[in-house]
Amino acid sequence: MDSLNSMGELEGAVLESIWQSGELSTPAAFEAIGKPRGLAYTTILTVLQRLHRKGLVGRRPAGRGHIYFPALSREKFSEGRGESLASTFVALGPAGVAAFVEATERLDPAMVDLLRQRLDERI
Amino acid sequence: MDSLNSMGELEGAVLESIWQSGELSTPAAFEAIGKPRGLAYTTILTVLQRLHRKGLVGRRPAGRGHIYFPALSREKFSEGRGESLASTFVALGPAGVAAFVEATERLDPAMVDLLRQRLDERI
DNA sequence: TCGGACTACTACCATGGGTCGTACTTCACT
DNA sequence: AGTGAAGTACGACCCATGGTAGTAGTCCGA
Repeated sequence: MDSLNSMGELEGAVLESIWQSGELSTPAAFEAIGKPRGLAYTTILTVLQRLHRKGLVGRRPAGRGHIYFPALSREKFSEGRGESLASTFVALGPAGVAAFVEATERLDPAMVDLLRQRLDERI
Repeated sequence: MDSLNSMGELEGAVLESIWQSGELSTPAAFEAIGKPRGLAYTTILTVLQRLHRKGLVGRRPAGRGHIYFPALSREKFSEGRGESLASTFVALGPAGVAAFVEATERLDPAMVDLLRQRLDERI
């Protein structure tokens, strides 16, 4: 399941929205994401379908349409992302690690703390 | 310069080979990478050209062909990778960080040490 | 001079993501 | 019950990227 890496920006936004709401009908997803971005209803529908085909969300019939819901908890998903990130990380050299740490600190200092914490937990 | 992320496996192997050798003619690259993989000479040539178009390697005429050499030090490249990795990393939740640490340790324990080290350097 | 070998440009195919046209279904109103 | 408008889904198109190689041009040795 490498769908965790190969995900576009829009797909990510839709998935995020589904997590936040717990579940989402196609029209609701369109209202939440498509409308603000000026996208067509069908664009959101397709994204929803792709997410479903990738196994990232489930769906059940509701009325004449479907309702989509997470197939993976945000945690499970996050774990998968973390693992695949690790495989890239280990290919980095010393300079890369240094840049990684520096950039992480710049982008989100709290993440550095979190990282330290997890690192300390497994001496 | 987002070419740092969008690079295929073969491109990466060729780039790595160029770094190792300092510089490489097309035939030499073919011998080193194409031949062992059963690829056509032209396949390697194309990869070399794409690397050049992306600005990752330079080239100069030599005889009837070209010789390719790094346009970016391995360190600079690695830094770029580290930075772009960080931007993905900060989007991870706690569960993701935990999985990241765990997977990194499993894949290459030395990288965990290196990471700790860099982290400690910038208290 | 001429043919074979070498080298490069350009093209083809597959995949993935963004975007939507169009066809189908269903409900409300007459 | 008939019909049209609104809602919904499927399938298709386009573009970018990377793997792969066919083919055309060039140069050297016989």
